[in-house]
Amino acid sequence: MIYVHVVAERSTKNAMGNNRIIAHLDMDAFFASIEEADSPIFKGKPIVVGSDPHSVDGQGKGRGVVSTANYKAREYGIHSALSISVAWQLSQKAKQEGKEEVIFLPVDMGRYQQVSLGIYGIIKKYADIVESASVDEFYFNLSSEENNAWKLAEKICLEIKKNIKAEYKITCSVGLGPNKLIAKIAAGQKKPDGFVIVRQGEVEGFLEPLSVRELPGVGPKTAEILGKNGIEKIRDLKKFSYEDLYDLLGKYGIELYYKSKGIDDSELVEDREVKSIGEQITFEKNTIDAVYIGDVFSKLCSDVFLRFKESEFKSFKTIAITVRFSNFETKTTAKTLKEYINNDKIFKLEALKLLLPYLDKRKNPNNKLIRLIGVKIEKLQT
DNA sequence: TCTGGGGTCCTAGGACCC
DNA sequence: TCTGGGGTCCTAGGACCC
Repeated sequence: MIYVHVVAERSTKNAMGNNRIIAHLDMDAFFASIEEADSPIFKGKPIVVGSDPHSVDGQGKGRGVVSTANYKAREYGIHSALSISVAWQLSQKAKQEGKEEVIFLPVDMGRYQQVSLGIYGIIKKYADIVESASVDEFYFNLSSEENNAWKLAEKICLEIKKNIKAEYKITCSVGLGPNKLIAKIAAGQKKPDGFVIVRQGEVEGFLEPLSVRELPGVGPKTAEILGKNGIEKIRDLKKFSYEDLYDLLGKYGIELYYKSKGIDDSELVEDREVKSIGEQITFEKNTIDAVYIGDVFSKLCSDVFLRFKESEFKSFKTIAITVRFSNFETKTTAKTLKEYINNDKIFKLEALKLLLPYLDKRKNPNNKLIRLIGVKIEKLQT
């Protein structure tokens, strides 16, 4: 309860002022839109960017998921995170019904990052502070002392939208609000090519009818806990005191208490520091072949070490590996070394020592098949 | 019907130190 | 004979995001 008291003080402060205008820009079906714009023959067709659906046997049994489906493909019931084999089946079904077959494309992250950088450049011409929240999301500051600050901000957003469309032939959705939380939720309300403005006085009315799932950070698990307590809409959430929410969800409940009222003092972060570098891979077929797993693992380590070498970091101290079994049970083992290292031989040796127990009876007594392996480094030092 | 790959942040328990 | 309490580091697991 002492903790709750301390946090409660924050709510009355609202130190960052009442005149902030924050924008959130979210690209529409980003990966798929870029592919469509880059290849005119794809125009107007259903497109899915993600894993290869045909691998293994050419029967659409490929492993993995959909990264992005364009709006045409969404009409088939295909969406992000859907398993690629199900997406493939939906495409086949549509084809039998006389509809167009889906075009499946691999993820070309280098290209998307290139476009992302270009969009950042466009926004930077209009805003002093720009935060790249991900490859397809940006926050930027449009606060000003002008009397018509909101009108000005609106005009800038429309111009940015226009410039992005002119330069890359793709659309985005923008939200304008008094803080990051409201800007982000607003941006998601009228996709694609949307623009939603929520001024200070409109915040609570805007939030109330929305599902709690719209709040960033509320995933399936949290939504279920809330649902069991009769909380479906943000309106319902607002009825609970922060003591209630703390009891229900711990520290995160306190965060939710403020979010439900549209309170968010968080600052834009221009340069987020990297905390880890890692890679993982799912095998096309589950395996317990130690030689094969060792080869793939060695390659993963090399790739991670290469990225480390190309990074701003000079050394690291913690190595962590991941093993996921065929039943999706996932184990991690980490080791923090006595000293920082920057040597690939030591790295590989230490990583291998963490993996080895899973390949024999020590940590895998029943020789369970392995689905995925991964390796990452943490405690990075510049 | 299965469930990628890149991450961040939080929690809880244990070790260890003063 | 009865074992406090604060602080930090480490590990494993889990929720969440794009």
